[in-house]
Amino acid sequence: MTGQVRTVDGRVAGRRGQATRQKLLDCLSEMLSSSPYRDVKVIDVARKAGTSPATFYQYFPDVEGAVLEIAEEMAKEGASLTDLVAGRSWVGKSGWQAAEELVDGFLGFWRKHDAILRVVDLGAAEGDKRFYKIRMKILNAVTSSLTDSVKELQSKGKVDKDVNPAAVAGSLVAMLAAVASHQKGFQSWGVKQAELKPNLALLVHLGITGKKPTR
Amino acid sequence: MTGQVRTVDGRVAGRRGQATRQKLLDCLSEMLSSSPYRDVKVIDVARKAGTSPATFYQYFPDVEGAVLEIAEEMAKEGASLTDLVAGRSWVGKSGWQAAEELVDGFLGFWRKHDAILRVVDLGAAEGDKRFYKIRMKILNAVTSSLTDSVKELQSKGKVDKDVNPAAVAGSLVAMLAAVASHQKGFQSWGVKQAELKPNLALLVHLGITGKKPTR
DNA sequence: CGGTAAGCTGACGGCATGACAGGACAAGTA
DNA sequence: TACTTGTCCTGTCATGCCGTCAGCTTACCG
Repeated sequence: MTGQVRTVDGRVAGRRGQATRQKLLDCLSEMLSSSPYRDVKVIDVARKAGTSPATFYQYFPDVEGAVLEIAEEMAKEGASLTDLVAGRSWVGKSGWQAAEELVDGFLGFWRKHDAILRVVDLGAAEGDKRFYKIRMKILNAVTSSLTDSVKELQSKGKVDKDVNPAAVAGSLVAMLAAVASHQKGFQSWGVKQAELKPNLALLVHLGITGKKPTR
Repeated sequence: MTGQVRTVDGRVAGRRGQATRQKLLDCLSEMLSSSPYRDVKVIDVARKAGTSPATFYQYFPDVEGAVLEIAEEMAKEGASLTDLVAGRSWVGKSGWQAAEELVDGFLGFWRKHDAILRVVDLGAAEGDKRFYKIRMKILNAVTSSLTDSVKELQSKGKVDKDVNPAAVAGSLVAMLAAVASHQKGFQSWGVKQAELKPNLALLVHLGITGKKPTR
């Protein structure tokens, strides 16, 4: 099932090969953090990894292919984001706590993987289905859980009927992702890191429950 | 003040030159809509404009330089976004209307310029100050107006003291921008275009006033 | 020790880049 | 019309990256 790692020309990669492959991925990942996506060249990645461009092409069809690989790996890790929402109560003080922890966890994840997420975001916005799918996979982890939370509150009559749970959940998650991507931007509006989080949590709580939190 | 248009080597551009320059910008703009940013090549833009790569380099240092030009132009147009917020009342029914119109206007603008905005977003996220400034210029048009609205409500005691107006306004605007960039994404969650807008308006209204709208 | 498959690279044709000098062109002048 | 001037465009070239292949080296196994 977990198909072995293969080279572009179909050979199966052994220990050494996999190590080289991984090193290339690591170096690419590093380059994405330090230079614009548009300027990342195969030859630079290869040089950084102490190998030749030809070796790169043995393991990946092109830069984009390798980026997808990195993104895929990150998406796996992103599955754990579900835990930030699943099975939480949005009533009373625990509701506020849930909002705070969601914001905190989400921003942390986004910051950790900001370089690759930028590229995934771009690819998805440009309409590339592969990137789009990966982005979905990550956001879905949170969005669908949040959607369920809203639906539940709705069924108890605590949230208006005309609210579309998926639309609200999706919008809130998009907000978190966008703010995480541009955290620096807020500094120029005189908003500090520490101030940002509680305000985001407030917006999340308001969006999910329709009410101000009780702290 | 409005420094004349100049070529890379310092000559002033005449009528014909400006026309060629503009044609190159238009073609580049078109290419950005139809192919990934990373794959846009000078030679393709030049071919499309019926000219040669050398001509392109006479007017722009590189692709990025030309993209900045396009973005700058769009930013000017974006100044009018202020009208979507400035001088509006957020109380009662007019509050709901304000939220709806803001969402509508913002999404419209974003969709109209989606291709260039993608690139600006990427550049800003990568830390390029020039792109970052342009993004600020556009978002500031809305954010600062919204910030003022929140401050005003706050001074009247209608919004909690511990809310940071800039943080809330900035986050809501970031949400609008993100949702606009990934409108297609919502379809896979079963959310239709028409449903999205009122739910976004709801979130905006909740965020600004802290209360559910009266429709 | 010899066979086999994995792993790596030098080298090459092809194309984009970016710079330059010089030719084409429009517009004004005599 | 012929000449001049300054703008505008392109042919050409050196450079460097792309993507591929044949062929060499290394590791493993019987």
